Amino acid sequence: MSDTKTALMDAAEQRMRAGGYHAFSFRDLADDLGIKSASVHYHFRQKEDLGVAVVERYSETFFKSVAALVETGLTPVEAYAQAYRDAFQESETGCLCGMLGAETRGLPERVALAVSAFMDQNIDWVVGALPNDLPDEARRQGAVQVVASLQGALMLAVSLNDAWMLDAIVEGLRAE
Amino acid sequence: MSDTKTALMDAAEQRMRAGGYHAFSFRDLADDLGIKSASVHYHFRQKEDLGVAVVERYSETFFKSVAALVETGLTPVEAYAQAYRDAFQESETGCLCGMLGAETRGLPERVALAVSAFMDQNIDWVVGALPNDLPDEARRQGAVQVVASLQGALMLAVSLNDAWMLDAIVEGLRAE
DNA sequence: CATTATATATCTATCAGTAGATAGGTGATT
DNA sequence: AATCACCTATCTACTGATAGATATATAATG
Repeated sequence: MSDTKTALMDAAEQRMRAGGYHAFSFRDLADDLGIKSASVHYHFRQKEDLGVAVVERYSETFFKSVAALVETGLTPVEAYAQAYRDAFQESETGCLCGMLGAETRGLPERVALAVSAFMDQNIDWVVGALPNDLPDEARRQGAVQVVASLQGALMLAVSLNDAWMLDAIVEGLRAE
Repeated sequence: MSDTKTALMDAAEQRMRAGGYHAFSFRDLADDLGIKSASVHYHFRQKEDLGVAVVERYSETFFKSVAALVETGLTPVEAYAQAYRDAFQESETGCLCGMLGAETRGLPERVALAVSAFMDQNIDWVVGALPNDLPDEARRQGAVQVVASLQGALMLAVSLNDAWMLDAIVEGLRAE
């Protein structure tokens, strides 16, 4: 992938995480890189294409970083939670897909689909990380609790500009 | 408050909950009501004014409906959770402030402030509803868990179009 | 009561700026 | 010769916002 294409996705991700899908334009990205908006269209024919690409890359990167955290010796759920803390720490913004998930009804179809796939994948991942002596229903319920509380806490951390929201959840998850 | 002003706030709330602050224009609202966009500016000088008004009204309405649910005999936390379920049921969209909370970095200042005030108020309300024999830190932590998990579950419910996400959280809260 | 003033709620018309998107050209690399 | 990565120039549509006209209703004044 060309440098420019990657840089465009970086800029788009940052802007989307700050204000959502409708809060940036191709001209914004072009200005970020010092090129013209027509050149952005060269790399991504439509805004929707860019949106889908960014979501898919975000999803891959996210799960890779969770896997890397598991390698450091953390328990799966601890690693998963830490990935959320890192997301806030690095950019003071929330989860790209948490943001877009809320915007679902106002997104182009393919973007919304990519986001819901990310959410499904998250739940499935946590289901796989929970003790498998539990009944299926209970595991799924537990996984939703983990994902939902971290997504919600990340939103609170952004809105209140206070990372303690995430710590409170991590503490609560540890207690279980 | 005039009918038109109320109707404008209704339309704006619906559109904001679907796609966020940047996903609608004054002309959209004007079309919704069958008037002209200049007339929208008569009622709300700037978009920011409208945003603040809608968030403040949403906040009042939300806490009133929670109070009404408490009156029906539900425990405070059950009532609080039920308000989230109702929000999804009535409109298939999420919490206005959950949506805007995620968008915080891309919002006009006064809107972002109104949203964070709502979040603070939510946490405080739940703190007040938890058993007061707990230490302050633990109560606050518990309150953040309740608010975060419901906000996150609402986002999941919207993205996956599945109200079960909320039920899973309610079930989990009941177990504590 | 009749007249005048004020306020309300809408309109038409318009502005400068931005949106996403396209056509077609330029120079460099393969 | 073809491909790549950009460019200029342009299109139509939409953005938030303003100025100023209009019609109606209510209130104040003689």
